[in-house]
Amino acid sequence: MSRWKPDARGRLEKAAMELYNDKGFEATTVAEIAARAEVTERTFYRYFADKREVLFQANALADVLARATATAADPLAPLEVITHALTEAAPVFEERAELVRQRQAVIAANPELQERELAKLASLVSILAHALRERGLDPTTAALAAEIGIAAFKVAFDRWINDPGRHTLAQHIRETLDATRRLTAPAEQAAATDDGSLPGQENVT
Amino acid sequence: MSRWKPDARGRLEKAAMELYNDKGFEATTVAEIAARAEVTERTFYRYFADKREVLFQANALADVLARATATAADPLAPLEVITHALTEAAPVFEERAELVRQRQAVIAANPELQERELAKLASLVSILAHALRERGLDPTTAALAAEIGIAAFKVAFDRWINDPGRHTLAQHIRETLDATRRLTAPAEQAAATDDGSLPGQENVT
DNA sequence: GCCGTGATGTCAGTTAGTGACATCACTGTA
DNA sequence: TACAGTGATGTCACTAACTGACATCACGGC
Repeated sequence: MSRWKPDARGRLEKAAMELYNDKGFEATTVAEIAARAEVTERTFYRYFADKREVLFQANALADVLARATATAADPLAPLEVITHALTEAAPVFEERAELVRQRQAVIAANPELQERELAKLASLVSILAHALRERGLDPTTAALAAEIGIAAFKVAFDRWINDPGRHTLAQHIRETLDATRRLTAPAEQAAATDDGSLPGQENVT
Repeated sequence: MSRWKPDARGRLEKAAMELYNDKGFEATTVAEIAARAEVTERTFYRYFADKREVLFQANALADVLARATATAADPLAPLEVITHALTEAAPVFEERAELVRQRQAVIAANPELQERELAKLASLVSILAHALRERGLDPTTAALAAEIGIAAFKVAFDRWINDPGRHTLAQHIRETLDATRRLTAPAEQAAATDDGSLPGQENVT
């Protein structure tokens, strides 16, 4: 017989998610997670750098963003490239909507986890900026476009998570990027035109 | 005689800064900081929530941003308000340039500190967004403008810190916001207003 | 049938962070 | 002057996150 049950990592992830959901992140100890997964605490730390990292491991997003940025049609304005990349990335979330929402609820309940999430988003900024530089953008423009792209993504994602109308994430991304373009419109337009504001926004914490 | 030397907090800040600079953040223990400041570890934690927080306490920035956003001229496009607010905030850094650079070097050397810094920036986003809502912007536009504002600030700040030419932070902010306008403007305009100040691939269809 | 390897366990430690309670110069007040 | 209350600090004991070093032993190759 094999010495240990297979997929220790999977069991740890599952156990952690359940416990974080159940009693909150702070209140669960690594010892508990390990016990539920039937491994030792030490094994937990072999798979995850720290208690938070369990929630941030499976990150296909970086790859998708990098790839989509690299393969976007060649002569395209930076913001169009971003639009393309983020749109490509949307399915990553939409395919596991329920899981994503659950995970986000856990994160929203804990400042330490929010910090880690911000760090992950910052690393996405780096990746995006790098990919944009590869496309020939100068470093500053690349950095700026990447920051703005992820900023727009944050807003779109937030709207998606809290959207009672259950619109597509892709749709929120499109709308948010349109709003981004409109932000620089002359004062008269910005103030006067009502189609300048996005439909269906009711919530911000 | 008074029971304790005055300004424990100040001594702790100073001790922490020196040690972080000297041996790095990770390698210094709270016990060492406390010892150097001639207080106990417990006292450290009475002043600072955790080992990182020493570096992030004195934050006049939030106030300045909120105030400047609130008092900006009334009928102004969101991005103009942001421009005004960030420009007002610049002196906060410029007045203590050397200290700021030193602090930033410490932060740059440690991921945990970078996380905390991102969290602080995120709280600035909240504050900015709130102030913009107070000005009558709808929540989504406010959130987006705030995100973009802070994103631009990050880039400008980074450029300032690493600027061998020692330009003003205010100047970097202005340039970065101009670049932002160019990035987010409709494609035709982007091409038309391209004065070539940021070289690179700019072909737009 | 032996050998190396990799995933896991065991153990002993360091350090961050917290709660509960003690101390005692200072301040105001009778 | 005496005395009570307060607030900043100290003391102590504890939990839990993380780490390094070394042990174990099924499995797969040779």
